[in-house]
Amino acid sequence: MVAFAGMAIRDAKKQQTRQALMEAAIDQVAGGRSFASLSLREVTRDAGVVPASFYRHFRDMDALGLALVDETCQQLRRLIRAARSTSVPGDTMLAASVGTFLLFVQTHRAAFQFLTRERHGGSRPVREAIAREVRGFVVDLAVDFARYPHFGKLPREDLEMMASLLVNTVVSALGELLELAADHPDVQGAQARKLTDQLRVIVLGGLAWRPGTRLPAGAGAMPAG
Amino acid sequence: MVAFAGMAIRDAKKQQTRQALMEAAIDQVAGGRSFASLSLREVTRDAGVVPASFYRHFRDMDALGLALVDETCQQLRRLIRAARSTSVPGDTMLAASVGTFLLFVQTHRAAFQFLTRERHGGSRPVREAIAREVRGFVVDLAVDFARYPHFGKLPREDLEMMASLLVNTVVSALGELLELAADHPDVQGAQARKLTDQLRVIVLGGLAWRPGTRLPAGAGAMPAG
DNA sequence: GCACGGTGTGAACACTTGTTCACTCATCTG
DNA sequence: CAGATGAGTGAACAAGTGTTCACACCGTGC
Repeated sequence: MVAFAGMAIRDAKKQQTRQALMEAAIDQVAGGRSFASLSLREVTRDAGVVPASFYRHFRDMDALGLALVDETCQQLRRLIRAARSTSVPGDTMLAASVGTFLLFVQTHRAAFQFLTRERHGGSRPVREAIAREVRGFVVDLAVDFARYPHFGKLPREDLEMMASLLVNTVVSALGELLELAADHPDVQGAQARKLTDQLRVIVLGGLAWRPGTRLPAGAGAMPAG
Repeated sequence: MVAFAGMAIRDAKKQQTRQALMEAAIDQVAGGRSFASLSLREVTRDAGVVPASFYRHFRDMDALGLALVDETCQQLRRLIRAARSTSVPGDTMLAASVGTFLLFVQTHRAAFQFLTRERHGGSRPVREAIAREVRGFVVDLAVDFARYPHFGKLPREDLEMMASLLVNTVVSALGELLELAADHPDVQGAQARKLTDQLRVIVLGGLAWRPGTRLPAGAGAMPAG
């Protein structure tokens, strides 16, 4: 039980069926089902395993859900971390970031479909876990903001408010994108351009922002709430 | 069956249990359950009715879900329509709109919890119905935008892109707000201020926007995607 | 090489589920 | 008032559910 090189084959096989269970669940969710409506038996059936085996890996379905959040968010964090290290200001960088992000989404479609679905639709623990991840992205992004000329002078509170605005915009666009058929590159291109423009508007607004800013009186305004 | 004044008591009682079924479902969803995981029997039990009675009102649970979307969106549309008629540009109006909207949310908490949960978490028809409603709000808002000085000169495409940005921001804030305990006015106040500032940033960005705008080279930029 | 430990098995359990049916009885129609 | 109408009832059904159990098997550690 303590040995280092030991438990090789045994453990590998265990992780294999564990992965099969997680994939079975995530595929169902990506296929339109909500995680809460999945039955334990259904998941084991798709994973090619008998129901009783499930308990060797997870206490119950909630535990499976949390494991899925962990795994999918881990993938996402890897991308974000890579992107943060190569951050250079400018418009071309923004457009490029949107491009690589949307490409990443396409190659991890099921994972994002799961996160999008369960972000508000899931059980309380799952929702909290995802919210914690999103909050982490916001804080990190605010720190990155602080490194740039204008934004460096703003209080952390304002930076987080703008980072949250930006992250929420990306997440919203993500939700819309995932509803579209996977193989309509033209519609997806339009979505990408729309998201890029929205981020441009946010950054433009951020550049005009000072602590305590109020809108000009007559200029333009927002009619409905 | 054709009579006009007829079917008074009969029909009233029917609508009454129909309403009981809808409320039972929406209360469960507001209480944390996802609609897809609700069982027909569970709903009828909470409504104080025998399972077989369900079929007098809805073909199946999906039909109930769609009816709930219809009803909740109808409430929301009433508020929006009222707000649109009293639209006056300016910063105080924006802050006031946020205030009345958040108050409205508190008095219709369960309905918004249902919409937020099922927007991405629900079945395909439900998701499509909600998406259609949101799309409608975006288009209306874009039309309202067009009435103001600077925005009137922008192409419809740009206006809808900004309206979508604004609506998504409100929806995101709504999602965060609903996760908070219902009786923490201080935290809710902070959320309201944050949302107001985010909308200000968007409007500021919109005022600086011209068709085909790109970000200035060195100024400030967005690091992560 | 052998006994232990743990993953996967198949059967069994008590329960809940969606749907159907003949029925009652208050309400509407003529 | 008498008969038709249809909302709500209670029982029944097959099917699916989560969970438990003794057991078979094979990789692991001595």
